[in-house]
Amino acid sequence: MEKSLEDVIHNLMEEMFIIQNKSNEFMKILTHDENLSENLVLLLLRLKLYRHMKITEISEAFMLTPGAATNMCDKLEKLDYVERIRIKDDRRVVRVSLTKKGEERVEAIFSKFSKEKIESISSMFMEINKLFKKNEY
Amino acid sequence: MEKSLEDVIHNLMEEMFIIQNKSNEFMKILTHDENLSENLVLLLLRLKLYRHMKITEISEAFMLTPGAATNMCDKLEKLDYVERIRIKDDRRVVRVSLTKKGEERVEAIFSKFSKEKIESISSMFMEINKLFKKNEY
DNA sequence: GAATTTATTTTAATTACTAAAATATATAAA
DNA sequence: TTTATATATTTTAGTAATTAAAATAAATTC
Repeated sequence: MEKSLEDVIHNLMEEMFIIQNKSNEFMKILTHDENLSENLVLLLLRLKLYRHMKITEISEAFMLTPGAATNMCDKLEKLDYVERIRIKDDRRVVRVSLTKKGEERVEAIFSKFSKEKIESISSMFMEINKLFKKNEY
Repeated sequence: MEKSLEDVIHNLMEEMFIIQNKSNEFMKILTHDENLSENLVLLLLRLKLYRHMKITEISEAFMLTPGAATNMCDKLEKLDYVERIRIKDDRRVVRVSLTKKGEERVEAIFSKFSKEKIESISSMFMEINKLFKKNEY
């Protein structure tokens, strides 16, 4: 039986909002008790993962203007969680990376999960990404 | 071979950010060319799906204070996309719902996707939610 | 070496958000 | 009933996040 356009849109939204709720729930656990905004926590994690990022990369990852990215880094720099290094090959570029204190903060953020929990969430995310790869919008 | 805690955290973040990127990409397509913030678009869609929402429900869905939810509704009301109705059983509660113009706007938002595209994205989202159900954080 | 491009920062203004007080209705207890 | 307490939303005033555009500075091109 053929579904109407109305129905398929309805289905899409239904599934989309379940995902949004689940995603909010996860972010709430991850950033819970952290006195940092969600984006600042995510920036710390990205810096942990990628080792260093340019301001433009940060602004793209968070869909913000470079000015806003500079501002986020200022805040984390004030807390001594990140440092800026002008790269010698091209001194226009800043390389933002975690300090020792920043690394420790990232560890603390994940300490609310057991290793087993992290592994199971991680493999679920992997499955999700397999689906993304198969389906491209 | 046993993976270190460092490694499993690394894996989790890696997969998490791919999901975040994909999600950003989708939201960009969805809200592209719309002169409304991402959250205002998502609120229109939620109202389309649920028919009506209370202010407290909106604030929970978007993880905002009730004051912020009131403000979002004010903006959409000014555009004549939503209306507020005090429910008669309990006049403290407002029921926010789409106007005819709001319904049309939601249709317009989805007109950037073909029916087939919507169906395929929808079934991918369904698969993702099956994974969520199996895995609970 | 002058003009153009690229990367980041700064500035000023706007927008989004929060916390807390105010308003209004509902419920419960005396 | 009155009074107190609880619930739902709105208002207010202040703060935080964000943008657009100008400023700075280094790199590239012509």
